[in-house]
Amino acid sequence: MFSLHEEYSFSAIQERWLPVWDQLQPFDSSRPDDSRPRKYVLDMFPYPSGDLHMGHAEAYALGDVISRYWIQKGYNVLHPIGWDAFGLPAENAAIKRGLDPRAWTYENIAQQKASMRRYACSFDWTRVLQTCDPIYYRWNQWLFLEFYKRGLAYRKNSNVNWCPSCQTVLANEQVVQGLCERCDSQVTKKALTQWYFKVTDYADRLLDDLDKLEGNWPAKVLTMQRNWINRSVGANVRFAIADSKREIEVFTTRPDTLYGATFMVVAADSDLASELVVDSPAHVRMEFVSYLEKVKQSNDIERLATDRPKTGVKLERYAINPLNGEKLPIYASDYVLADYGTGAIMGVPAHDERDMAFANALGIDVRMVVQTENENPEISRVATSGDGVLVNSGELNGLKKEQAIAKAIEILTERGTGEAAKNFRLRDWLISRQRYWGTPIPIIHCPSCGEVPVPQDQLPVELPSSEGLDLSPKGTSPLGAAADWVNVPCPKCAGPARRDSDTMDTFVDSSWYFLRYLNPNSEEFAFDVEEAKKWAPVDQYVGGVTHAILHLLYARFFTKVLHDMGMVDFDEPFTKLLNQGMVLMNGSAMSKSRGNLVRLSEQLDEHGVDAIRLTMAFAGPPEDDIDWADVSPAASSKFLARAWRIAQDVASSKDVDVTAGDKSVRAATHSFLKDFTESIESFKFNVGVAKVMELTNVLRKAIDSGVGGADPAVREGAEELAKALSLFAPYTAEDMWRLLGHQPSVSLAGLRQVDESLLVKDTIVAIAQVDGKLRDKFEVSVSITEDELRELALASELVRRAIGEKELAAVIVRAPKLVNIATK
RNA sequence: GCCCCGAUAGCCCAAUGGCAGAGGCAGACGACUUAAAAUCGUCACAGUGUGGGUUCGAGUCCCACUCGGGGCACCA
Repeated sequence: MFSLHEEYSFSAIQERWLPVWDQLQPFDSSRPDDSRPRKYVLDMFPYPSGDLHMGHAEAYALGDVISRYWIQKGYNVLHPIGWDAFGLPAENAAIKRGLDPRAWTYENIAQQKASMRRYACSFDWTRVLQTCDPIYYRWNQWLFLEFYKRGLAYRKNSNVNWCPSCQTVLANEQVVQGLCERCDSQVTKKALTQWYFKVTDYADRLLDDLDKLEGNWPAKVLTMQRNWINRSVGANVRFAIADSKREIEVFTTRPDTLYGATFMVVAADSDLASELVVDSPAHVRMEFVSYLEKVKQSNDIERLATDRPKTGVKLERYAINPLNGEKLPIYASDYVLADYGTGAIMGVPAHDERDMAFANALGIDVRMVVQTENENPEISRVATSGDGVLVNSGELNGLKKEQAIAKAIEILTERGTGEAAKNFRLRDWLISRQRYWGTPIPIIHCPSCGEVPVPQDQLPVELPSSEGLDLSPKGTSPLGAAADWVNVPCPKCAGPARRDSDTMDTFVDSSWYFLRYLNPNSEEFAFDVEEAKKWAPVDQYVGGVTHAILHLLYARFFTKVLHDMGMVDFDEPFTKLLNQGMVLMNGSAMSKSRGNLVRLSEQLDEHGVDAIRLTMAFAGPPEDDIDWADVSPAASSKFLARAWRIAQDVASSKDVDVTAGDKSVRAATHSFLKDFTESIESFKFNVGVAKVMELTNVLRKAIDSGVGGADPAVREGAEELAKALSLFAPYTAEDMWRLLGHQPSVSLAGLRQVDESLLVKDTIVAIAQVDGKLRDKFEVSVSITEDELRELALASELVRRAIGEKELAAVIVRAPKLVNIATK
């Protein structure tokens, strides 16, 4: 038996179109004669840790909706992809299996790339990059040296975060709740000399420029960035120490309360504390040592508990208040952090909750200096922080908080004992890593010349082969053992010298990759400044909220530096940001150990690429998590077949004049185009899919029990249906396009212009309410006057019955839609 | 502890302050079929977490609370 109709088969369709697209390359954005306006849509590039998983499938499905939408709107869309290919996981996996991290990485990339092609992402395959390629990371090195030249890359010794399991240092941003972000080990401190990028130089701009992104980035991300940078404005104040030449400098946001200081606190684990205690009485020294021991033993988890009782040791040393000459006892405590501000504070218990808790715990006096509406803290022993009038404060008396702060700073400045100051929670970015699989730091250490940058003509400093190197973590970089590689003559004096053997944090790679896509293979420059003018900044960035702080902050920092270097003319890299949610299974993140892992490859085999992509888009708002248990790829597949059959049932030729088609079907198509466009532009992809389904239902009905498949309006509807569907289900849409008699590719066909005249209606259903409740409806002309509509409503039997005996209070008329009759 | 987001039908989710339902899943029924599947069609189901308030009119705005999710948390 032969059927005139083909059956819908996702596998046949996939096989049919993949090779055709490979040949057509519809998403090549670099054709020189392309006159379309440009748009840059970027998906966060993946880490090649294995094949693609459900999370990738969601992210790339959603990014593709946006990219394909703008292509359908007539833009030349740059939508590139690459691999964030350096980093610990590859190295760890390689160690575990005794493989070369390089081979392992490139194998995974090949696998992911094949999967992406099958997944039909609209990537521009002419612009692929991999950060582990020397042609890429040589520009990391070039940028490092540019930063170095400008004093933005420097080396210092300090107590750094150390992961004993990964055996490497971590940036502040990689320590989450005292644990290593990567492996959840308890992070410890270690004194090491390390390379830093001077992010703090840009702290103000990184904070202030967030305002520019308001409305275009998720509010949540902006808040997280603001919290992270956390600027506080106040003053540095220097206190002399009695019987000493040394002084204590503190940072305070409330210099106005200086007269209320009744004690000083230095961080117990600071150098200052140890110095001060030297001249303390012997029993204090012993008490301090045991206290310090306890502090050092307590881990970060304990320290982070805010409801912990305050403790401390009175050092029996005294500081002199620079305003009133008062002697203030100095304490050592762990509630003051050694690495924030100056590691010391002035204690003003009357107006600081924490200082009050400390004063209460150790029985210290309280002195009110700001009179507020609240009870006097000297009596209540509860700190007040509101505005008020200064009292007990000499020359500051009578001033309000803000004036007093200004005045206090003025006095301190005059006397040379202080000045206005700012502090940030944000620290400089520690970029050295004691691991193999990363970008070598292009510095040579010479015993006589010191730090010497590797000369430009010797870049890139390529990673040596991992063969023969022990990659297992041992606290120092494996590169140090590569004798042939590490021992080099000094570029300055030609004497024996050694390469810096650390590698860069991989966040360096991802801080500027969006610019490298413009010329991913260039040997001459990091990126072409002219191309950057054309394409950058990124119009739309798509990725997970997991990178809300780290990656986005660093990329913003790099962009500002590049701006100052004159290489780009913008100072924010990502104009708009969309954070997609995660894919869960039965309420929790998928994992093998939890036994709720859903394999992407199995889903694709079972339901096809289009059904999975459609399911991702239809599941809900993109920023929400998708619980795979709640969605139905089988239903998506069923719908795709239904849409596909519409194309098959179109019986008119492709040259037919669609304007001759049925008006109501045409109206449905054009109102669909309008709604669909709005939905996609506001990221309501789930609503967009619903609209596509709605149009499909209309067309089905028109074919089966309406105007029939030969009506030109049905063709028009089916064509727009195929184009719209191509955002979610490119294979099915392409095949529909074929059934409709067109040449590929439907993705370039372009959505039809909305014909507004088709949307104008002659009549509308008006509703009549009594006290806000619906009582009657009637079909009226859209041009009905208020008076006519009021009469109509008041004449309605149903309305009259609802009013009953009640007296009318008001009649609200919103012609032509609504009448509301309010009764008394 | 502070801040933000959410709560609509059995489920996932829609709804410029104006008819609570666009779409889907699951369900019931019908057509087609010898039958079933597939397909096509029809239908039912909630008054919007709780309590107040504003308004002619509140799912939508305001206040308080409950629950869920997220962020921050001794940063001086």
